[in-house]
Amino acid sequence: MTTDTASERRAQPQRYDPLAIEPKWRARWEADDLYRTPDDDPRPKWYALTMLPYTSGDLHIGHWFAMAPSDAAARYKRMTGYNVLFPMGFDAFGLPAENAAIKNKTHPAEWTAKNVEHMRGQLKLMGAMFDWSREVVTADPEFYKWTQWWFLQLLKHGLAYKKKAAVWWCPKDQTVLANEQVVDGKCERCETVVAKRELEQWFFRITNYADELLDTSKMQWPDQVNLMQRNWIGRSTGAHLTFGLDIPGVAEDEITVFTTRPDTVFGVSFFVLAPEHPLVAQITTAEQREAVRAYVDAAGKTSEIDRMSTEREKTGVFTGAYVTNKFNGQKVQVWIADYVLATYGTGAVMGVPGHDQRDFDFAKKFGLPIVPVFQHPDWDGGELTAALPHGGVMINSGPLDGTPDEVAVETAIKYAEEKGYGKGAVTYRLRDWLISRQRMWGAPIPIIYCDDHGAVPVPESDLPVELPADAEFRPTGESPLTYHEGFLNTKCPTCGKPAKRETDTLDTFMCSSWYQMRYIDPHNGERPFSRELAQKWLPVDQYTGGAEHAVMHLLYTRFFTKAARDMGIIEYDEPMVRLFNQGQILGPDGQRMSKSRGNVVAPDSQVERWGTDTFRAYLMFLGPWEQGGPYDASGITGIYRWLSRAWNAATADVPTASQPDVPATRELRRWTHKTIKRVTEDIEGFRFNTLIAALMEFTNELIRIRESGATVDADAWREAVESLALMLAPPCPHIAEELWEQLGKPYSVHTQTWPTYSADLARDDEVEIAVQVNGKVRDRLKLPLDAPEDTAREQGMASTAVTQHIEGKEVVRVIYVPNRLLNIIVKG
RNA sequence: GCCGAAGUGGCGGAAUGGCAGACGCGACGGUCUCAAAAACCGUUGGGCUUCACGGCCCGUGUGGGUUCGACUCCCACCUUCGGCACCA
Repeated sequence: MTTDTASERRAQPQRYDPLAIEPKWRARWEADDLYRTPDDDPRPKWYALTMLPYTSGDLHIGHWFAMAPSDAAARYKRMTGYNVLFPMGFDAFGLPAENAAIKNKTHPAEWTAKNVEHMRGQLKLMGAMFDWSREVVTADPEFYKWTQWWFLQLLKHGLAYKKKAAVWWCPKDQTVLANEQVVDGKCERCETVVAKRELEQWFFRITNYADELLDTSKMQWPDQVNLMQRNWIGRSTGAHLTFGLDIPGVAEDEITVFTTRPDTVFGVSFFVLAPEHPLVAQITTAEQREAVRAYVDAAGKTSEIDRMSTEREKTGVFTGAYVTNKFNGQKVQVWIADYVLATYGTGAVMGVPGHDQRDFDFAKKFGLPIVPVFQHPDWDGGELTAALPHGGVMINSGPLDGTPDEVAVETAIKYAEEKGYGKGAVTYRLRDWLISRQRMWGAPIPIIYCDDHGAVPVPESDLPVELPADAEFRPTGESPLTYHEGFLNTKCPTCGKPAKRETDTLDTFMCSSWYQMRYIDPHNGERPFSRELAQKWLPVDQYTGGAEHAVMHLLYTRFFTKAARDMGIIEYDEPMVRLFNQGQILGPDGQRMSKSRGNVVAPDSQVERWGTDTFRAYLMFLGPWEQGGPYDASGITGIYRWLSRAWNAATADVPTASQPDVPATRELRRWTHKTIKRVTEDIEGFRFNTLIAALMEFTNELIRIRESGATVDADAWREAVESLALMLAPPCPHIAEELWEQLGKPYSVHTQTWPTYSADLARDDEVEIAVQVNGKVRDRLKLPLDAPEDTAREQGMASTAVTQHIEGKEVVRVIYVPNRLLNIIVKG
């Protein structure tokens, strides 16, 4: 834009020219620091947050889809009297940076920094009210120093521990693979068949908080997210029961199972261990050793998703060993089968084919006995074709025979406890959070291994443990930290003797579990954030982001918050009070946008062609925000036309008079107030699509009034166009600012107060109702608002269109819904 | 497979127990133009019927149910999307 063309435009009748006005206002806002959020503002605070983008390299349409409506909502809050914090940053650690490093022979830091630079520029095109002075980059040592600090706090408070856990291992590349790097059971790089391998890894005790995480009463989140988290946590009540083991040379004399059906224990006809169960190797007999080993190997190559499938035919191998069911003294065979997971319960199940479908399928396949232990009312005593559901009374259960289903579980637990065979227990599907990653591009776990002192935490004063700048990536994907001598070798903080650093890094979900806290005090060098600022800003009032994060990220950040509260770092219970999950935007072909599919629509190209405001509004207009869907650029012209019309309506001269047309003025006021009402309610409810539609209708009405030639009251017209500019401010910040200026109002539209409506002015005087006969619309009536039933009935019955259908028939009932319809029910 | 969500004109969608299709795209017809584009105006769910005004029937993934009335509530099913713990 040059000043020449700008002044020419000014002199001529002005057309909507977004490419001229948008950069102008963005530069002005930045120069004025319009979006700097002060910490000492007396207005009530509002912390609005949208999930930070991963530094993939290019800002995606999906980012705009997530952030532009979020920005509109934040702007609206600001206009309703809040001091709004709306920060932005970058999630910068992760696997793609390492892949790029291997491919381009660069350091991931270089790739990441370049992407941050580029994406920040792209984000600025959005014209959002981000306070850039608070930007955080999670791969920056200034930030990850504190991610490491969090690890140390959790360790100090007994919430971090080490244990063995399985990872995908590529035997050729000698490296750990992520789930997504395993394609059809093979390494994506070299196509070698991969298998699980056990490594010592760090965990956080999220299961300590399982019950509290089930409590969603202190937040207002969508039901489906709460439900998904509830199912993910998967609290099951039942019992731990012990089975006797008597095998020469094996130290253990029992194995414990978890079961939700201790009442079926007399129906146990076999016993199954997960192939990974630690006792498998010890109890297997010599004859079965080869078969068991082969099965364990095969199970190590199968993904958990496949193993959990109830459709897959059951497989398993007899170990040759037996356990004793203490309840009836019976000895049953011990099998291993991959439908039993080592990560759930105790990794062992009692096989009750009469009452569990998976056990039933297993017993059928391997010819194991099926003994029902409930006389279910629907069961005739014949051979079963499926496991029996709950119901009936206990049979074949010795001392417990005759116990009804309703009290069977508690009775069985009581009996087990009395006899010392087991006790009531609760188990969760949720597992402790594995945070070790055998990767370079993450925050190093601040631990030093000393021969004398074991795993010693790095002293807080030595943080950050920085990643080496000269890391060299091998094409295998092996972490360079494992062979970087300078990084590896250090001294034990306790004794000063030579020691080795932990080479694993922290899961990137750790960064995103606390980043919202860092925004409130991003430059603090002493602490992750100050207590005073935490008091002022936290928790987040409104969080928005993709539904794909409904469980993991959102559960992890809730855990962090609760742990931080218990460690005395913060004083609230939930990280985000309100949550809204927007849907995912897809390519025009309905597939996920990706370079390999060639269906990527770049937001920059849309902005260059139509301007930021048009693109923002189009994304909002596409449909319900929570749904997402394919992006089809062809409809965007409609938004551009609308903004042009809005521009024309707001800038045009309209016939006004001191003796205005009263009905036309009334109509204009009604439209203005009705629209404010609709738009206010829509933005409060994140219904951006209908918000835009309401503004379109309002714009069309303004143009209709102008072209009708009616002379309207000058104040009413001014109120209408000023309201239009104010309501455009959240979705379309640039055109709103320009129109506001052209209307002669003081800078800036974004610091104005949101318009309010009068319910009286918004109300319709007259409504049209449907008149139905037996539910079919036969006529329509114009009635005064809230007309009494008598009026409606009288006029409805008088209509010839109606009498045609009720003539000669008996009116049995009349239903009147004021302002909606009159339904006449006739018979005969 | 399990958990969560969604299916409405040619397309995106609106209406969450009360007139299905708001708003927009596209298409068709028109105005302007030498022409085209842009802009503007009109029509636009399907079928039958009427010279016309109009009228009638069908229609919200499929099948059943509740109700005076169902896109909306209930049951079963189908399809698509998100998540399933090392992609972020």
